[in-house]
Amino acid sequence: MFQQTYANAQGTTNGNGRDPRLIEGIVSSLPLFRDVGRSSVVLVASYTRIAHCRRGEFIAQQGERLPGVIAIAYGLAKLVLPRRKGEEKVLRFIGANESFGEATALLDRPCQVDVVALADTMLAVIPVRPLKQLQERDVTFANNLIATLAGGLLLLVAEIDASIGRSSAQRLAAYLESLALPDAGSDACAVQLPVTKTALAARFGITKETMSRLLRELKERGLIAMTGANITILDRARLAGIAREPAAATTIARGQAACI
Amino acid sequence: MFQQTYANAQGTTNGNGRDPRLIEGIVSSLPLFRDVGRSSVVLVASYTRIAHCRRGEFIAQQGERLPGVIAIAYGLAKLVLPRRKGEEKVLRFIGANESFGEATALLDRPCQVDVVALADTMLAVIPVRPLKQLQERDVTFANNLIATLAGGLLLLVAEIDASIGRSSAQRLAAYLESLALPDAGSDACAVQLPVTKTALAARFGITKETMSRLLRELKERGLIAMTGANITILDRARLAGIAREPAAATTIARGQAACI
DNA sequence: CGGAATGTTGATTATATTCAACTGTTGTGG
DNA sequence: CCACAACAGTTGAATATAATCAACATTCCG
Repeated sequence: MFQQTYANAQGTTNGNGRDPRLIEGIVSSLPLFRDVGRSSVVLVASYTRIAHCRRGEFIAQQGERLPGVIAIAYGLAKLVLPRRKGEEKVLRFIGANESFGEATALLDRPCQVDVVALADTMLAVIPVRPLKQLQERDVTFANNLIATLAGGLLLLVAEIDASIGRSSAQRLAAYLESLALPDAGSDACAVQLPVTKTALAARFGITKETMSRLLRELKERGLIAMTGANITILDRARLAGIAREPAAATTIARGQAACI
Repeated sequence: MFQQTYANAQGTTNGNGRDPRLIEGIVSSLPLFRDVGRSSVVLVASYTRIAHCRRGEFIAQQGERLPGVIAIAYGLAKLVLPRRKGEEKVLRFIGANESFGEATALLDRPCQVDVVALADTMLAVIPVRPLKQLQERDVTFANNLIATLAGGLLLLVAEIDASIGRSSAQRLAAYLESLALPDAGSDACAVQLPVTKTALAARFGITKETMSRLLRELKERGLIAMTGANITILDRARLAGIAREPAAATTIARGQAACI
């Protein structure tokens, strides 16, 4: 499955693809290992292997068993639910210092998603066995594991909420608005999409055609400017307005509610 | 939020709503406490309280903090994502010996869903504090907790997969077919819906009108018989066929692929 | 440069919602 | 026990949303 041989042929690691310090660095940077003692990290790292995938390659496929939790050292990948011919729904994008497969690997169940590299990517494959042992021996790690799983649950529920509770126009508006967050001003603000528009469309569960039309409409209404991949947010307030325009009814009636 | 005073007024429990043996029985029946030692159960039970909800009452509301994990001793409830005026998406139905709120309570985050009793229901409210302590002291419990969270993740991903990858007709067909499972025969088989058609519609993310039309079509095509709430599955094979009719394409085309 | 991937646009169609009216069922209080 | 209200379900017509099909433009790379 993974490019272990390919990894071994790389000049960036030593002869057998196992550079302990590199692997320990990758492992210890994961949220799962936050505040976990060095000895635990070293132990787990001693079992993990590095692999490389080039842009477009599959990191994992729906239906197969994962050998363990897979972490990304650098690069970018997408977790997708495949659909018919060319269609897909992106569940998550994951980048450096993120991991996937915790639930699947721990329960030893077939992987539910395809994982595809969107750029040249370096992976660390952390076998389940040492993770399960660590979970029983290291309270901090167990806490991290639980927090990761619980957080994932909340994210997925929010995902379902958004994908049925709001129109695609609303989801897109909310997303664009969130990209502008860094600078608090309500002035024009150039943002750049982290992935292609087609991939983003899949992220929102729509087609690239629909995405194109939605963006054009936002442009025509003066909320954004766009030339090619370059997007500028012109009216952040109105954009945020669209994001919750129709709906609100129950949310308002209920009091302050959350902010997602 | 919970009807503790109401619970205390019930004749079924003792004066202050705390019957230790009853509570221990409820707690120990939960998947979370499977194989957990009696002393742990007793400890946690000593912190938990019983509450009652009548049909239609809210057990929890979106946006509020849950006091802990909530378990159902008897009765039935639905976890719903509220939408505008009357609309809702049911995430799960939960019945006796099931619980909810693990992720929300452990992370101390606002509840994402409304929880509504569909029948008179008895609840056990298990505060977070003792659960967190137990998670650090009892490996079996920690394992159960992790398994519960991980399982919930997989279910939600499957849920998203179904709700975007298949049409509502497919989801309904798959559901009806699953109801017939008990007897393996392909003959006519009477099934009964566990909840109202309206509630089921919300479970599938469609309106009751659409549900009605879909069922009518299945009836007209001779796949089921239906008079009121009484449904009989007439052609299970064809029903299963509808459930996966269009799709499959990429799954086949994908063959071995992978990244080696 | 040339080809593949990405993005755009229009026309048409599928799917399910919304609105509205109406029927059947159930549970409750007079 | 019946009347009545509340809920559950059905049906049709009009509508909204986004997918699909098809053609073309643009950008990115090797």
